[in-house]
Amino acid sequence: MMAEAHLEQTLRGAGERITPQRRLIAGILLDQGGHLSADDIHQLARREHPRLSLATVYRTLRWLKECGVVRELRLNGNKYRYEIAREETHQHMICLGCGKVIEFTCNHYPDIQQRLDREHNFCVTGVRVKLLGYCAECQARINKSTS
Amino acid sequence: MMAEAHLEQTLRGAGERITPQRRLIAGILLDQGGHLSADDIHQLARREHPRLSLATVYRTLRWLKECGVVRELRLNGNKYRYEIAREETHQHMICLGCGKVIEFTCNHYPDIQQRLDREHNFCVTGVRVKLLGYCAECQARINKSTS
DNA sequence: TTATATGCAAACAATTTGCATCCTG
DNA sequence: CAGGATGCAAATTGTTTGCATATAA
Repeated sequence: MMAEAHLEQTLRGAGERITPQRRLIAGILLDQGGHLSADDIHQLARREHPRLSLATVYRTLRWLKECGVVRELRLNGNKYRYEIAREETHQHMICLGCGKVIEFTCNHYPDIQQRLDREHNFCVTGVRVKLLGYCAECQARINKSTS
Repeated sequence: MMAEAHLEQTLRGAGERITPQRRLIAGILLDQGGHLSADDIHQLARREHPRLSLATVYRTLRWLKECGVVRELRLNGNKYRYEIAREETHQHMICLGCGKVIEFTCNHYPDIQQRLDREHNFCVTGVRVKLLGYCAECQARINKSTS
């Protein structure tokens, strides 16, 4: 849980420049939590800073990614989604019925990582697991409509 | 291992129409094996059928996907990649240095699937695991250049 | 003061669509 | 023959870039 002020400190310490736009975008990611698209962020940010451009949102997201603060994901559909980079242990399930994203944790990676290193000499730095399927509500809905 | 003729039979049996274009595209996926982009397929197919349009490639890929014959993946970069849908147990490692894709198998999914069903009532129908990291050659190259 | 970030508009890349024509079943 | 598939060009979508201006350090 990295607070807003703390994050700013860290970035500043690394010699990065802080602008109101950057602060705003990072703030949105920090308190909205997961899985926002660039456009979502743009909408939200405009409420506070109406002239903020989408280009700046993209540039800021790239910068945050390069600083290791956010992670860029493709969950479903065509667009990138962004989330604050916590540990690598949480992963995503995506409902094919309604698009809902549920997070879960996966503990098998130390094993797999070792095995891959041994077998292919591949050094794993990141893990992305995506499970596709149907959430409880969509299962119910589907069963109802086909019965 | 689904042979070309067998695949055609199956699709035909399901009431799908077979055209030379569809046959050609499916054939390319079957014998080239994994991870082609729409554009790759278009290039290859044009050798045999120069007037084939990219739009038809996309339409055919969508159709094959809906028939469950191909799987659409995002490995790295910006474009979809397509592969014949085999069992769900093989997954991808992607080298961040050179973009190489290595396949591996992952046996943990029955467990995880059960757990998710129990905990969230989520019914898993597909699994996508992507490991990011560095292959043996890239590790060597990086070590050399930074020493 | 100086390098860097921003806003705007235009450029790009990947994919999709409209429509007239062609072809499979 | 009729409905669905194709080719072509134009449209859309998501993201990036060039450039003049504004701003953080």
